[in-house]
Amino acid sequence: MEVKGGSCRLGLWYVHVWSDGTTIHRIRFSKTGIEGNVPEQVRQYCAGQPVDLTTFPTIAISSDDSVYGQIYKAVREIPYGSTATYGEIALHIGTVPRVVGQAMARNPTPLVIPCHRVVGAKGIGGFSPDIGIKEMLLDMERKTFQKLLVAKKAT
DNA sequence: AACGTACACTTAT
DNA sequence: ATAAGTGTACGTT
Repeated sequence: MEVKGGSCRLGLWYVHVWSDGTTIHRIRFSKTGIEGNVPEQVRQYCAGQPVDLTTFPTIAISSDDSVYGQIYKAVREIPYGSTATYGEIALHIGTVPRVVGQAMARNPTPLVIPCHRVVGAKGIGGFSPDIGIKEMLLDMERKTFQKLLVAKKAT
């Protein structure tokens, strides 16, 4: 399988996505774009639509049932528009919050594994390369989620 | 109420 | 081998 890269805009940043057409291999954030396309759903998500990227196949999940693998699975259960804390995830699979933080830091495919929805018990937590991305994503999801509710109520 | 520390796991040095 | 990294709960001061 051939892994191809591409990028799309996300606010002030670009999202670089490497995919073989079905499975996402790597996602990272950069201030510069690169040539190439990204999967349709990812582009929609970046455009602010409530797309659920957590069903996307990713190398982060399929590979193993290690602690990191379990953490990534648990994090994928967090619904669009809501959050969980490092401690909650840790408790869920029987480890400590620090390991969860480390797993998030090493997350090969952000967005597909929604690590931005994992926050600290007393604050937002961390995010590389820029905490502003996490804030923006959470803010965007909150707003989009609200719009969904309003639209639903109106029917 | 602020401070220090133990805790658990993986990757990179 | 070992250090260090998106944290948190709990004991001590």
